[in-house]
Amino acid sequence: MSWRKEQRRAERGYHHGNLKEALLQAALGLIAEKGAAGFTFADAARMAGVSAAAPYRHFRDRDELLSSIAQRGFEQFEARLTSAWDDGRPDTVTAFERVGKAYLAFARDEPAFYNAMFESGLPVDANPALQAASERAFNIIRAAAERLAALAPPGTPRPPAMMMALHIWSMAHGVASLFSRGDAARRKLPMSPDELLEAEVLIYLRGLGFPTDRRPQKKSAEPPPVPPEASSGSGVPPGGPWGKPK
Amino acid sequence: MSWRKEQRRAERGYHHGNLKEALLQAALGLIAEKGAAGFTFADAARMAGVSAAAPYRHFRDRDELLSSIAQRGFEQFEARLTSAWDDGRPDTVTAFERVGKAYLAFARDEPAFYNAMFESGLPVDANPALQAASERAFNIIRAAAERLAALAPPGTPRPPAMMMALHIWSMAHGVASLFSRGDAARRKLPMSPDELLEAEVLIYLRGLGFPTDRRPQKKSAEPPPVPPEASSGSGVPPGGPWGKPK
DNA sequence: AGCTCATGTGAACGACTTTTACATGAGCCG
DNA sequence: CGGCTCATGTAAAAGTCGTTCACATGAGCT
Repeated sequence: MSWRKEQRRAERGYHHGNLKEALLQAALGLIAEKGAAGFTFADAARMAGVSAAAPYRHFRDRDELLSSIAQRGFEQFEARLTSAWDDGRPDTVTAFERVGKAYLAFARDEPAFYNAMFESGLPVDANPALQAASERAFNIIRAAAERLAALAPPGTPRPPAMMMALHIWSMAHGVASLFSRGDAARRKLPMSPDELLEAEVLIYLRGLGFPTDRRPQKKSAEPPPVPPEASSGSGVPPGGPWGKPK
Repeated sequence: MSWRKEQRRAERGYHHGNLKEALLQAALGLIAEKGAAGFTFADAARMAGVSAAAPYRHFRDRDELLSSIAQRGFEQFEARLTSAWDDGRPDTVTAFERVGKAYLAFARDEPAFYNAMFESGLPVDANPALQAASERAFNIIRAAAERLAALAPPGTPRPPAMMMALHIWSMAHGVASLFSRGDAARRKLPMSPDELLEAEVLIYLRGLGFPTDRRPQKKSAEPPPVPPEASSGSGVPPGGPWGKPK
């Protein structure tokens, strides 16, 4: 039954017209199904209804397709983090945690992108555009950390924002990689990955001396009035950041 | 020049004698070089001086070889964590951090194992033995967290040990994955991965109310004498957990 | 109408995975 | 010691991929 290919071609003519995009979409689907390792250039071509050689008109090789996807992934990632951060509204801590949740949500909702970005084993510094995209995404976390660091309670040494950003990133990435994806999520947890990360971040922030019982701060002037309980020990949410056993 | 194979065979006879082990070693080397994705069954066979079909006498397929390596990796991992934990000597917090360092050290010293264990994309629950080995390794962290939780300062709600273990694991894994390996380590950091993780854990523990200025505790009876500054805010090490900018 | 160049095709090469039928020889049994 | 057997190895073959090359097609410009 090789009339299928003829059929396809009859429908769309000799030239595909939008092969590059079609290949990206096909690859995305395949990676979601079988992982970046299992994804095959030939399969993507087949799925787009073209010969195995056609993709080479649009990508130097399989790796370039993969890294294109990773790049696109970082762009969407950045967009989602940006939107989650929402410039620190309604208050910095709340927004900060929303960023953490967005990280997990992305890993969950876009397994193909996440896979290509973090688990495909392709060298980040191979493609400068890829590296730049990754950099921009991280800068969201960094900017958020910067704002948070500026809020550090007086009396304690101010934590380096870069360090905070790296810490938060590692937490989110660790939770996402270990517990929030595919089969690794099979490990039975006492709480959801989201809750796990939220508690982790809250405890961490408390360790830095931040008040972690979130209450809407005045959105007009954020830095100025640091709540009085900032440097005291009373900022503990009832029941601790891990909440009550439900 | 195909006399090489004949040569090899002349040296060792028709039967290899220890092929399984030789294949595991060869694979380990190849994975270290080119990653689990780039590693090839045929290459391992070649390296062991046997035909491409020979490995199938010892492993059902490529994946089984990979998962054997992962399993062996988890065993060594467990051994190193156990030794680092050293049953909580000289004091729980110190030992706990040593475990974190051991995690990073393993990722650094045994990239092939680490790769097979965490980055090869093979389903953890495929092989029950693999799953068990992974479980045992995690249990070290869990046991350590248990001991640490028991030390929680009075007056604050006691954190669930399981949660702590998962948090620590995710931190260590996040730092290792993002910053402590191969090319991803290319990202220029303000501090070493070890320091990064140490600071992260210290801040986290402080967030839980633990005293984090380590001083040798009496090794005889550990739980009893919680230092007085446990629940106050004065447990901040000079300069904070991130130390002084050197 | 005709040219040109981007885009797609088919065939071919070498490498890899896996299966199959056959070869070898180590260890046991009489 | 002679012979049997079975674990272990080999060669060959089929099927898949990645990748390249010479060639085909037709969209868009002149």
